[in-house]
Amino acid sequence: MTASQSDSSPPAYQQVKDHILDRVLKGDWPEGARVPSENELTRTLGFSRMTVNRALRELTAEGWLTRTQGAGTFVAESRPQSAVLDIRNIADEIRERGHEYSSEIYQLRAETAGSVEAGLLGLEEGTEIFHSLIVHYENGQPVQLEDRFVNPAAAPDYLSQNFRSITPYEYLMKAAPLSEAEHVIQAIQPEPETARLLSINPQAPCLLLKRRTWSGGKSVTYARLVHPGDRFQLWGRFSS
Amino acid sequence: MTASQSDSSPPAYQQVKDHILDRVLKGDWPEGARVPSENELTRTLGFSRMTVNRALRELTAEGWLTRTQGAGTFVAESRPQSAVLDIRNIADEIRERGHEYSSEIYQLRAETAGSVEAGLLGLEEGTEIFHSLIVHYENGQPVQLEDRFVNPAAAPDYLSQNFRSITPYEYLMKAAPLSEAEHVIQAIQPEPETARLLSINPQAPCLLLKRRTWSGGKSVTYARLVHPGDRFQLWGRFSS
DNA sequence: GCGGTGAGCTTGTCTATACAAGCGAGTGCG
DNA sequence: CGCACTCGCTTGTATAGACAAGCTCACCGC
Repeated sequence: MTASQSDSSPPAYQQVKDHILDRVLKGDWPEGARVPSENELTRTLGFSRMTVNRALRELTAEGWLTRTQGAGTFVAESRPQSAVLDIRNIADEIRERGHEYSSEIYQLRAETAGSVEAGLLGLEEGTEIFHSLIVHYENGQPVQLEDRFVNPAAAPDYLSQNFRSITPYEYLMKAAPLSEAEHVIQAIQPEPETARLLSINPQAPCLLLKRRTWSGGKSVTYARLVHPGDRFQLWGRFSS
Repeated sequence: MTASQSDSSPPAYQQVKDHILDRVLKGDWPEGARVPSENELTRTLGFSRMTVNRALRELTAEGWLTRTQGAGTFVAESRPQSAVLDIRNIADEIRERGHEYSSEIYQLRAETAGSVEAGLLGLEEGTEIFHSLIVHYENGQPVQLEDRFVNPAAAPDYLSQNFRSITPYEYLMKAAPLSEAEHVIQAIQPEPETARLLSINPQAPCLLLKRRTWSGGKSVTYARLVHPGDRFQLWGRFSS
């Protein structure tokens, strides 16, 4: 049981963490499943119990596991919670939850900017602007309507992307790395058309997230993201 | 060096954490100041080095300290607070807009914690917990219902505050400086009682902001903030 | 059948010891 | 003077052993 690590492998507790987290993310151990006990992991992995304990303790602090003295260690219940208020990719989030992601593209074209969109993106009215309308699905259920305007100067190839394999978010982050962002969050009653696209009751409250982003002082995109209130929540945590 | 803790005092590593954090919060050790070394604390406090190490490691993870191998442990420089959805005082916001702020206190008392509140604050079910219910008005119109639970250990004088002249937010920030916060944002249809207190139609969508905060690893408060959808929006901007 | 009880598991903590790795000051050599 | 090296301090990690505290379940007595 002597593991004198003079090599350059990551520390033992980190290896244990990686090992456990791997299984959790892969879904080998579903939510609520029991994680092997410390003694079992000690035997299996060949590290001391204190090392295993540290790994499990840290994973618990990070929200992946729950532990109760006397009973055991378990995979934490799904954080239905979604995006921190930092900007993330909805496709990644859905896949991270182990769910199936899909999308439907309703519109993807160039338009002439109206005064509202032009103002929001800091462009002249009447200039060309890209516009996309996409619905994102989690396990076949719509979770987000993404109505997005893009500044052609910042992302000239926007229209020629294949948004079945890459989300607008992914492409834009690559084309124009984020340097600044603005969010406005509201609760709204959806427009009839929006309600239809999200397959929800027009009475149902929705979360509207309006987001503008800039890259190096140049405006990139303005997006209206509408989420069904009962199927979505925003989540954020930070330390100061 | 035998410290067999059969009493009910908090665990040794927690005592060490409290001791250090106390000095940091009190300002005995200003930002950047050197914290005594593990060996020194081991001698001073009478706990083993591993216990001291755990305390320092956790305080570092929580952002209070910085450590560099070979050099020492130092009080962390205070980081500017995350601009995204940063926590602000609704009274200040309203006054900044040049509007008149007022509030109505519907409840302010000690209760025994139910399982939900206890769980959210990390307390035992059945322990005492403070509960306040306040409606905030902008120019006489309700803009926020604040339903708040407070950990008495973090803010023992909560109930004796005069919340006509100081908001719960202001008092809590003074009593237990913010070190961590969690937000969950949802769109909901208000409960009838909520709708009544906010003078809105029960059909109207509302923005629900659930916020939990911690100070030095100790939970401080859990608040449910309900805003009428048509009279309120959250706003955040940040650079990266 | 039912209730209490204890054995055996679990996690939670603490200690003493050990070695590795990194920083910095001082020393000595060229 | 300048450079390299070493020594003493720091943090970082790992281990074995110990005990405390809490949950579960099988067993026993009624």
